[in-house]
Amino acid sequence: MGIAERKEREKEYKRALILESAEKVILKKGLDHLNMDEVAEEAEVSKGSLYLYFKNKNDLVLGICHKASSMLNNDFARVLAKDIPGLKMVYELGNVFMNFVKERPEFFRAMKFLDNMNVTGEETESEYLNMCSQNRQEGFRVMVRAIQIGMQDGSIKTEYQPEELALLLWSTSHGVVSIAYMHEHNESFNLLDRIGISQEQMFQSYMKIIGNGIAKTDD
Amino acid sequence: MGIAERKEREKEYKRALILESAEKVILKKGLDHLNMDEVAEEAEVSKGSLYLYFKNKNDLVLGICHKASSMLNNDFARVLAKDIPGLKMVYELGNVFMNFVKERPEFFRAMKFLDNMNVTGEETESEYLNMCSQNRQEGFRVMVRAIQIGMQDGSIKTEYQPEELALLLWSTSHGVVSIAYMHEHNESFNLLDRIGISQEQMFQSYMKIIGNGIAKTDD
DNA sequence: TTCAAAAAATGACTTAGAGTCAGTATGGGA
DNA sequence: TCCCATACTGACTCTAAGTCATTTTTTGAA
Repeated sequence: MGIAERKEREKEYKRALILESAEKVILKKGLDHLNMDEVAEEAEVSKGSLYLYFKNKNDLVLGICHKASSMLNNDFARVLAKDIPGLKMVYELGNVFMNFVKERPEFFRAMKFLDNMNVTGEETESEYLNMCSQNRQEGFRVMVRAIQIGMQDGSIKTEYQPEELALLLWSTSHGVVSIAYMHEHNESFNLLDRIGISQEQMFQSYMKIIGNGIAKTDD
Repeated sequence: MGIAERKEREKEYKRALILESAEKVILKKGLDHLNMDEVAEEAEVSKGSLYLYFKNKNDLVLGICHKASSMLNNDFARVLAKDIPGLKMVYELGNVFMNFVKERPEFFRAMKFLDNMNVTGEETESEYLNMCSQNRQEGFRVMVRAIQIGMQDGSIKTEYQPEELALLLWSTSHGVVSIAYMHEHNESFNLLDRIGISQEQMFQSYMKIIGNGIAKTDD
């Protein structure tokens, strides 16, 4: 009785198709101008059908956010698989994050959407919301893992808890790449230009200061 | 011929009144559920009138954002006026920022609105947008100033450019307080709970690591 | 005080876009 | 071939932003 499974597969396939269409619309018009009618048209599907596959627009965007965080996590995983010192891994994770923001700004934006939405009290219930949280969790664990590796191989100080340190790197790097994103995509943000520091310089100094803060010094 | 000036004053007064009404609605319903009809009702003014004082809803929210950043800048200025070492000022600026987010979350949210909006290419033209940028700039200058003071009084390392350091503190602290905000106001964000680190602990470690990074060591 | 022109204010209307649902089409099983 | 369940449709409703022809108020000159 493979029918139920086939149906299930087809449903997943169509969901993916709709997500791809949404992606196209987003890349064409930007997340802010995403609208369901256009997604329906792009996916060659009726508007009503969208709502068979996604609870609402939020849910659809969370679908994109999930894709985005999965991509980022993939990149992260690749760093973790390398045979390099933990400290080096931390650097590379930072680079990967920064590149992600530069190469796939609309996906980063979708991830920010997750951060900004769902202020306590809304009806939540979204499959994708959980998957997104899951992915965030997973990305964070990678950071923790890299730090643990660094502590074991002696490249990172052991005076902090790995989770504590990971949390700081996580949150501060978020801040830094957000600024970089704004610098590129928000006309009204011109701080970097005014003080004459480039995005790259900013990121370099960040990495350097982080390095100073967490690297084990030979004593 | 004081009529023009009187009109101008009245106009400003009414604008302020509308902003206060918007504020009330926001505090009652949250920024996401702000709507123009309700603001009009609260301000005892017709909907059409709102658009005589604000170009559009965005502009109104930017008005709130401007108020928010002005309040924050005020708090900042008070720190700068103290007779304490620059390093201490930097700490206190951090505390002030964190408190602001905790005490006035909806205002912080309005400030984030500025960060997230206006992705390049929109019709910009808003008085308030410029004023908000201005305020951001000003807040940043306070940070630079505190660092310069610290460099002069010997409490902060002189190996970085003040602007460079200010930029890092600015961006990383943004990241950290954003996480704190999410922890409080975004149900789907449960990272802190999972790893068992409180907002306060996170902020303490952040301050500590910053301190280690920038404090001048007696050598 | 009167009145016409200018300025300010109004709220019914238009528009955009999310979300719904009664009705239609399709495909599997008897 | 027919029936039922499931998938799909698009015209419709609803909400909220934004507009504008009309009305009200204010101003200043006669």
